Amino acid sequence: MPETSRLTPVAVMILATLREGDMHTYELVRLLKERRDDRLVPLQKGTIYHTVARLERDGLLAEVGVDRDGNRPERTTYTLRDAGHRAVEEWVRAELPQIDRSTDFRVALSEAHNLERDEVIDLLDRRRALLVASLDEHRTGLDRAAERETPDQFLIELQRQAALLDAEIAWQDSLRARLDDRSLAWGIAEIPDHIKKKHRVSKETTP
Amino acid sequence: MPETSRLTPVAVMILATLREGDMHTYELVRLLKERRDDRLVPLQKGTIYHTVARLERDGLLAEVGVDRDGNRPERTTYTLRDAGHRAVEEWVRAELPQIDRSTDFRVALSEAHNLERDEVIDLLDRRRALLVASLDEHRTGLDRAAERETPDQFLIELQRQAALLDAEIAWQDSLRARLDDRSLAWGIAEIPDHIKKKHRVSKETTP
DNA sequence: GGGCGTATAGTCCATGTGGACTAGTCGACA
DNA sequence: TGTCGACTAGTCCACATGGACTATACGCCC
Repeated sequence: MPETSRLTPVAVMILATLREGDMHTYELVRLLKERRDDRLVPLQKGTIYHTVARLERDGLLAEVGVDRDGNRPERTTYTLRDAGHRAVEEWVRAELPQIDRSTDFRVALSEAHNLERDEVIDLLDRRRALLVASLDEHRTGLDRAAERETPDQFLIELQRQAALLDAEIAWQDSLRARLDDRSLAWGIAEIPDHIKKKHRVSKETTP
Repeated sequence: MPETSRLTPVAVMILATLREGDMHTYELVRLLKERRDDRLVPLQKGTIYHTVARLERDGLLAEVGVDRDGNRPERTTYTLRDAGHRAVEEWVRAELPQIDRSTDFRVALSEAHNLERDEVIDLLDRRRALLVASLDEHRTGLDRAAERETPDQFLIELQRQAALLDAEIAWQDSLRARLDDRSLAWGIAEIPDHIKKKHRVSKETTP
């Protein structure tokens, strides 16, 4: 809990998934892949096992027993501790207003519903300022390059980045508007059952 | 040269920079940071030293002597070998048509001028197909979510990704047009001196 | 001319990641 | 009934990264 040296995106996804209920690691792996969460971050089994071990060592989650399904190998089930809950929220708070690590931002956005609407608006506003500043820098960079008659082929990536920054600002503004006028639903309570954890292990072995 | 287990973006940037002339590692570090190439990838000194060592071990670059500036510490100068040249080109060829690793793509785009214009057009066309396919997947994903009445707050990241994919396709189309009608300069020969390596070490110590 | 900060040039270790490997089990098919 | 492939559950090692640390030298201010 005390300054857990910055969580990785994988760690956050694991913690967030455990909010839906206790699980063993293999189920985590299956669930995350099935939901195509590897769209955000490459999810390798090795990484997930390691990360779970680290999270336990750091007290963000705890073992809640070992069960066994038929004659399959044993598996250790984990539960999210309070510190884990808080860690997710703090992480989102830290990553949402930031523009440098794009995958971190995407994960933070996916988990933004863990914070209150107004706080998210505030964090996104801060991010917007950074986006605008960055776009400005890119544009002055391009202007200076034009003065020096730098050939185009060395500016392509810069131009692309400027275009994408522009699109991102536009998109974020539309999101902000929907958050603001309440046309976008919010909160963690309203999750319909059928989109929650699918393929929950059908039979529980412990009584 | 034999399947150098996938170069990292940092490695490619180092190799590409060495095309401009032999350098010692510290100069690489300085030059890359001065050019703000850490805009693409975080560039840490440790990483760069390690990477140079690996590249030498793998035969992509070679030591060309140790020099010394006044009483400063010795420094080892490296030169790009043929295999290194080829490796950059092959890497760009592999990463340019791809959509999963976005920083790899950005680096590939920055170094695209190492390939011929027509080949780049071809690679980008292949990438476009993937972008369209991905956008489609995102849209059907959103449609299915709408049918199931999944609350908005769980779709934000998906919506953003769709918006950005759209912007990216538009941008890439404009690039393709400029490549096609030759309104965009191309080739590696046309680099004006003043945008090449700045702050070259003023005095060479070896005769 | 003594001291302080910054530049030079690099090493080293803790941490993270990914792919290969192990090893048993279940279902299906021939 | 044997075996072939896919699933379950996990371990292990090589590699990559980043930050802290070292150590000397130069410039500059007072």
